[in-house]
Amino acid sequence: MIGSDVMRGYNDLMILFLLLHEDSYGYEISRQIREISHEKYVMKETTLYSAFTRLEKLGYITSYFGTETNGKRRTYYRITEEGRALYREKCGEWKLVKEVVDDFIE
Amino acid sequence: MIGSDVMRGYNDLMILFLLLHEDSYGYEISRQIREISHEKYVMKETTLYSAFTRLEKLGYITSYFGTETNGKRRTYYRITEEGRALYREKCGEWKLVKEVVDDFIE
DNA sequence: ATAACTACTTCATCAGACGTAGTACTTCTG
DNA sequence: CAGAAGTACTACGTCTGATGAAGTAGTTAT
Repeated sequence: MIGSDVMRGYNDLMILFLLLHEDSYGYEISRQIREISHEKYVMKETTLYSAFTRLEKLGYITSYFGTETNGKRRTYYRITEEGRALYREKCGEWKLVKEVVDDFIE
Repeated sequence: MIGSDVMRGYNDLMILFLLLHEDSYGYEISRQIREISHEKYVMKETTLYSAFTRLEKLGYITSYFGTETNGKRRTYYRITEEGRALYREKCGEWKLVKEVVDDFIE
């Protein structure tokens, strides 16, 4: 429904948002994004997992292995303080983007 | 002010918007984007000109050389019917994006 | 047992953005 | 009138993040 180029800048924001209140893992985050967006946006698996790698490398999230499982072993992610700061920053940027883009809508 | 990854999906929309009512050229469009966004977003020259090339190749705009000049010869761009349709489509997508992303803002 | 679901990984490719640099012509400024 | 600044565009190589295809591996439903 929504193309990935327009969402490209918000994948990180979405992931960080879903980690704000509890740790989570790929499959679940993927599901939540699909659900919250009412199927309007589905993040590709490869996009999601490569985002995890990137965010972890940059110190915005950390990972650990979970115990319970319904299939292959889950990797849980936890947001760091830097991650929370990044999230807040991205929220501010989003406000700006909305203002700017809206002025190009007829 | 605003990073380019978050604007990536809207460069085409902005350019098409500025061509809706009159033909224009690179330098001028660049200026207008800077102005309308109150300096919050400045599209890089290379981004702009490569967007022109792409949009023209795909039939959304056409180009011709202008006569008046204040420097090097201007290339003017005109939006096509397909371009107008694309613009309307992108506006609709933008509405969706706003709805979706807003649900990930705390 | 086997299909479907959960969960993740690897790898190669691609589009679009960007930095750097250069061309070319006009206008402003001292 | 020379040099700086502004107008206008082009070429080229690089990088990031998204993607497709395919595979691994365990669990649950039929």
